[in-house]
Amino acid sequence: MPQHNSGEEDDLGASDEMIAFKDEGDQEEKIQENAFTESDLADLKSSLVNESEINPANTPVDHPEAIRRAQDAQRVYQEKLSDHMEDGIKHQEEPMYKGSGYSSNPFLMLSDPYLSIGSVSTLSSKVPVVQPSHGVHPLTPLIPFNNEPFSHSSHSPHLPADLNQKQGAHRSSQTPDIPPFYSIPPGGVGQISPSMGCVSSPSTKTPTHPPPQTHTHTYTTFLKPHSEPKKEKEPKKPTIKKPLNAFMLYMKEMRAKVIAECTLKESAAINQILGRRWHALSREEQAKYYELARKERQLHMQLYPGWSARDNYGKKKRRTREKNQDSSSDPGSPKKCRARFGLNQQTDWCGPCRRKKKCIRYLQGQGRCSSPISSDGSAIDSPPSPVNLLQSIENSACSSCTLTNTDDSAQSEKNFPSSASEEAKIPGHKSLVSLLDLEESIAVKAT
DNA sequence: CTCCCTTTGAAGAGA
DNA sequence: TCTCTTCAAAGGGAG
Repeated sequence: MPQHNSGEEDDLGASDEMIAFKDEGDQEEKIQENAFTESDLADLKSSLVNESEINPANTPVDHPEAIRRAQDAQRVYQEKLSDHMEDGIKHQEEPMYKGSGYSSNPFLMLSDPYLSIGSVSTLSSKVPVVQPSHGVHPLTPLIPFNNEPFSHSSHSPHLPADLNQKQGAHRSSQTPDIPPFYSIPPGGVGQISPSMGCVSSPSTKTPTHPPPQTHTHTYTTFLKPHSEPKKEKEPKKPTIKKPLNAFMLYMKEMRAKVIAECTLKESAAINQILGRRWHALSREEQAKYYELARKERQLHMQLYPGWSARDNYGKKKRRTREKNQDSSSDPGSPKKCRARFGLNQQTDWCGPCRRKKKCIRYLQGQGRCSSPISSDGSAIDSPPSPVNLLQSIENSACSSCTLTNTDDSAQSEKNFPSSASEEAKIPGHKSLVSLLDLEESIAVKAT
């Protein structure tokens, strides 16, 4: 199924960060064709997320099958979840979504992705709980390859003791029964799926994504780091990660495929592609991930009742934030050109902002830049990042990746010059200067 | 070694 | 209620 303008709608609520596909050239056409408004799309997405949550009985007429499957999956999930809470072992012996639409879902979950231990932990738990920072989310392992049950579940570790503490009494009652599917090698198998055999090219070049492994192998591999040196360090409290949203789940599933198809390695570029593909997904397909994400959140809530996303604030980009705060101490001042001028005045944006890069004007100048830079912004332009180049490469060199965005660039040019420039296809993609020039010329034209 | 980049979506904070 | 910010994954690139 072709694109539903599912892409444009979210742009509404989208953040200040303009995205490439927003402006996809034929979006207007698509909108007309599908008679969708942005609000419709927003509603749609909202409904995708909520339909089973809020009103399971309210089945959209246009995707009854998808919803039915989702509901089935949810039902199964609920059953499984109960099982998990009662028996941390049993759940692993059955495919999570058997009989549901997710049975083919390539996700493979063997570990608790929510637990992140910066370095090998010295937690007192007897059971080693090494949490790979890039583990697979808890739901995915419930969908083992070939429906093959994991036979090692009974040996799976439980959650770390301090985690239990964190969760408090409420959680402690559940913790002992938490599904022990929390062990997987970093970078895990989760990204490789049997169903990804759909990848046309056998592509052997995905070194970071080893072929599917048995639970045993995986588990062993995963434990290995435990016996390694770093354990003497001060105990780091495990970080409970945020549950993955729909798009993140989609990325996890599709990343390897994109890498194989496009021979790209840079995640930033890959993510751009994935973003486009995400928008190109049909409602059913997206619904699948929204449903999964919803379950992720549910499970996460069950596992960590007291957890808040706020808990992780400051653990990642703290330095960046501090830096930004230093440079723009005035809390009231806009931090970005886009925030200050808005999308309607993109010509006033600084170059980096127009390239969706970090604003170099208001971050540094505390929003007091008296006069906007020249319309082309060239004076302060920074060279395009490699990611932009890769994007160009992707557009020009990867046929499979251009499937969903061949028309994007045209639209970008129409509706969002800066994006258009990013979408520009650079045949040789050799010269940064050329790229920059091209981008600038396009931007100027558009303005 | 650490941060950046890039994507979408969820959640929290603040106005 | 709305807007803005942060974080979730990923891994090459840059400093």
